[in-house]
Amino acid sequence: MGTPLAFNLSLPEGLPQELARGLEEAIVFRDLTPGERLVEEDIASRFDISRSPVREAFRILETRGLVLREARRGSRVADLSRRDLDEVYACRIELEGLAAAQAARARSPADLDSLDERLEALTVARDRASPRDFLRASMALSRAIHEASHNRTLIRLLSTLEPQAMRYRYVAYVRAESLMDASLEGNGAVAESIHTGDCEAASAATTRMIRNAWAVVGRVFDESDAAEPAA
Amino acid sequence: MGTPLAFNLSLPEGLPQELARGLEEAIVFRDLTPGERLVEEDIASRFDISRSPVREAFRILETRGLVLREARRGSRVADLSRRDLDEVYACRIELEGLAAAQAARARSPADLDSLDERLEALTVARDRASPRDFLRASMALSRAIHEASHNRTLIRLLSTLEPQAMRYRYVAYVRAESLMDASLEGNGAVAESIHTGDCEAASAATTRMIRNAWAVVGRVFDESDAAEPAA
DNA sequence: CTTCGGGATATTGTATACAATGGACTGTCG
DNA sequence: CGACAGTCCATTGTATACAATATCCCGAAG
Repeated sequence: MGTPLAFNLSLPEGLPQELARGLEEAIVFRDLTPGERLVEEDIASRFDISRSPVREAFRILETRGLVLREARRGSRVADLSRRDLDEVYACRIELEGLAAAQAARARSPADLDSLDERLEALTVARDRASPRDFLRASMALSRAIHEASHNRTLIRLLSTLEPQAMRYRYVAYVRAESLMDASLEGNGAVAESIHTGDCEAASAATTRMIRNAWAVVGRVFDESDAAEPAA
Repeated sequence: MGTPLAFNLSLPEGLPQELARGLEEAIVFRDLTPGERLVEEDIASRFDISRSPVREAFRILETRGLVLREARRGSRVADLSRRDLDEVYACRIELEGLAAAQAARARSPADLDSLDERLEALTVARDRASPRDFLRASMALSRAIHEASHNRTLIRLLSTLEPQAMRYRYVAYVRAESLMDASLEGNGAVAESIHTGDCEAASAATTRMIRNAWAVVGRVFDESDAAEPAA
């Protein structure tokens, strides 16, 4: 019940966004557990703020599939399930594939640099073998690819889909650290295709990477008890 | 500036949702014009409610790509542009295709019935030749397909993408009513594939339909002055 | 022992009050 | 006449107060 959730709340882009980011990390990394109730007043008092920004943060998290809100019944952390996992990955294949293809088409130099940078950071994170850091780096790389597509609508959609996927990836990485190698390799192939400017290759590489991840993450999930029985 | 926006605000599912629905219609059907400022207090007083639910409604519309919110600078109706149109349609091809495929795989009897029903309603709306009614019916049919996929994540993503597409479709239908025939025909083919249970056919039919629509809607848009110069 | 009802309580939904900030206006100075 | 600083105002962001409702607990009746 009592959770750490301590992060300095500077407000470079709005308090609700900042709070949502913090809660998102807490959910992804299981500081907040699936099904756990989220009471506005509790969060508010914990950070010495009012319920207003907390409500907005909850709404943000709802659009990211991390929190469920039922009218007048409160909010709770979304459960993990094999079905949800499959849904998320089916959608990811389509959207990430499109993002890679469009990134390969655009191929803006600045974006390619950013991409290489993040890929390098991902390699470093892999060597540290910390699922947390690796996932953060992986998220950054994904975002770089999304940005490189220059498709704002697609970016918007993916920004509401990726956090949901992160939860399953985290569970998998913790239980099977070797997965990080596969992810690194897959991302390398994707980055290369984007550099080449071959849309179809980029899309195919992405599709393949995610399909592989889907299979492995799904298997690990089934073998784990990550799916907290819904009480 | 002065806009009608009169709808009875019953609350079967929450005031913000109800309000968002109303504002969404106003935006899609151009009662609220692209770029128009949306002032919380104005909307609130117009409906005799406080700013709280209005703020939430704005946030909902932001996630649907209909409203832009800039920190401390207020909200405004999102502009229409050829670029945005292309972004939306590129995403639609992927997600609608997936939805149709998964609907064809599930093929739940109840969903198939619902689908036929909406398709029938769409035919009726076409005969009335009212872009507004046709678009509403088309939206209902699309939603039925989405629901039939039984993929909640996909439904969530599409529910944030479709309203944005509706704006462009409305512009096109008004200027080229014959488009409605094409849409009706395309949807018929999709429905048939879903009935058959052929995933690939359903996906292909959907892709083809949207690709066609993209070309035509885009051309009509370019020929129109729908893209209000951003002041 | 179970089930139904009533009230207390916890929590959300809405309204209002206050703070902070960005933009416009105006008047002055160059 | 134009640039610029200071002030005012419109509007959002946050906090607090109040209303409404779902849930829980308990007691009584069957």
